[in-house]
Amino acid sequence: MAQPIPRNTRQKQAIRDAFIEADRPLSPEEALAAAQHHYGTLGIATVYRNIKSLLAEGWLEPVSLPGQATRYEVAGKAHHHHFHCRKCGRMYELGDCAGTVLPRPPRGFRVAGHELLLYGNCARCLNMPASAKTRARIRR
Amino acid sequence: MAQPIPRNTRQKQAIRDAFIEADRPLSPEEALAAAQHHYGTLGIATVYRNIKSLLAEGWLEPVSLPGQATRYEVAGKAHHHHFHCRKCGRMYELGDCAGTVLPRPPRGFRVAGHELLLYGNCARCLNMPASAKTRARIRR
DNA sequence: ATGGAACTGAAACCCCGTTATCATTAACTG
DNA sequence: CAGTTAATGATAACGGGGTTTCAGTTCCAT
Repeated sequence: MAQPIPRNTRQKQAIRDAFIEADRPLSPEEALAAAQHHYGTLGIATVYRNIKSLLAEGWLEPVSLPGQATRYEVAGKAHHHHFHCRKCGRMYELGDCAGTVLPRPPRGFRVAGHELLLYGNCARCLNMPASAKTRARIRR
Repeated sequence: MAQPIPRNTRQKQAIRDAFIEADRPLSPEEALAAAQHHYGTLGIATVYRNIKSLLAEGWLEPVSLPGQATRYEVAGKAHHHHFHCRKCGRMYELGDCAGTVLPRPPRGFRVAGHELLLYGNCARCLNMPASAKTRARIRR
């Protein structure tokens, strides 16, 4: 009945490091590529397993966007929004949300929160337009 | 080589009517339920097919928001945002976007557009809290 | 060092929204 | 009205994200 006693594996640490270094929301595939930097033989199943446990620990939190795999970022940051590059697919963090002015909801509605997504092209893509092949390669 | 000559079927009209009457973005499942009101034996495949052709005609446009299945609404409205009720799952339209102030992106980024989602509870749900069963039923 | 539990990697599997298949039905044309 | 053929409905197949399985590996308390 006792739950498993957690262990500190190199794989889990590689995944944590990947998120810390990226400093932007990563999809499981992106996290795999980045963490393989630290631990070459890492498998995708391990990434999913550890993302799940890092979510449960409250170390990661999900960032969902339309029509795309959910990304994850290190938890505990101030409320902020995201930018999605339509060329390379990367998700970036924007500065804090203060100063954003929201539309008013209809009478009688209760607003619990909001999500805002800007999209377009990131500086990186504007400087070095990437082919589909290149895009796959730079997804370190 | 000539492309098919389109026909006006009762089913397609029922689907159009569903979107017009709803006056809010509908998911394919919601559109099915609403259109079955007009045409009882309508099937889900027909809904998908007609949504696709209505998109191609420019009569519908997609509404994609983080963490939600894509919905569709009648095209041609002014740029606006949406409200998602976390109780009944309905998506509502908000007034136009003018006056909304957005965060600035990092230097060198090009913003092509934005999506904003408010969420919480709609007036309907605040007035008559619905059980899971009721929720399914009122999804006319 | 070592024994046992937790973890891993590879592949099979699952879920579910969407699309394709195909026999049947029903719009349109003449 | 009849003939042509686009559209439908039921269901199977697909695809992508995510999870489970299981034999083998590794962490770690002793």
